Amino acid sequence: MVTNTISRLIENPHNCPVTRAMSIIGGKWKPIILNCIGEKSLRFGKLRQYIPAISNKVLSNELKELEQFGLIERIEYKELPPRVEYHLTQAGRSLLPILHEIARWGKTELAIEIIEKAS
Amino acid sequence: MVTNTISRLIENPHNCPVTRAMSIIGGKWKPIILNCIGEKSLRFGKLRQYIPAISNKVLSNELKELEQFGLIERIEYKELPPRVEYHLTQAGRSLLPILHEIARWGKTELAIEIIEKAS
DNA sequence: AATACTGGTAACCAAATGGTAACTAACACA
DNA sequence: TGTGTTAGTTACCATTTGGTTACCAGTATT
Repeated sequence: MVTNTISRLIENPHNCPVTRAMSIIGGKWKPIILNCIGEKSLRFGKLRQYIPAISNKVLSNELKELEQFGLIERIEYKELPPRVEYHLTQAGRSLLPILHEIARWGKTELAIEIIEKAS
Repeated sequence: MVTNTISRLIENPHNCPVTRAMSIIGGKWKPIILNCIGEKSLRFGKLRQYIPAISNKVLSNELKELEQFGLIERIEYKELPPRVEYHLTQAGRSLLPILHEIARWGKTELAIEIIEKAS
């Protein structure tokens, strides 16, 4: 069973949009996965190469959730050995501006320094 | 003791900027807190009002981490009853474009629908 | 003397998340 | 027959995170 990410959802009387967005794309791996896929179409194994620190199980779960949210599409080719490709849906592509901003900030000296100091 | 957020840090051979950024501002509450503070100066109690679902302990920890990262500043006024105010540093304000993108997306029909379906 | 106020802290417990290792299908190739 | 391939699943366990309750200082108010 896939754990329901929306359990992270917070009842907020102000109905905060940031809360809503983070309930969907927050979490340790989702932005990284979405950013890896980007405009491309990626196989499961390729994602594992790009994000070696993620385990089979967790990657599989995260992909399922993203698919349930309609942010990515999973295409299974009936071949042997099996081939499955993931790509962003139109909804998923609407997240690209967020991902670009995050990536931009993550490239700054500031971000690099914060990580260094904290390590 | 404050749990070290950087434990979330992922060793990534590609040295991914999204991973870096999410190690710093990822997590359930940080973007929400940063967004609440925004351009303002907010007291601890006010933050608890804006984010009622967060507990004392967790809010306190998150604020400490954000302060350690140099993203917010904590100013303690020697008054009675005590008054403490938090505001974004210049570094913290560099996150505003990310937060604005997240908030913008969180306001879309799409985000609202995803939350509804998943609830 | 008791209560309220703010901004926390400490001890303890529960739940969510993440990780590991072994295993699977179904065929190709040696 | 044994090995390799991909895309996972399963069971189990460890870590992380979050939540609850009680408590504190130090003054003002009732």
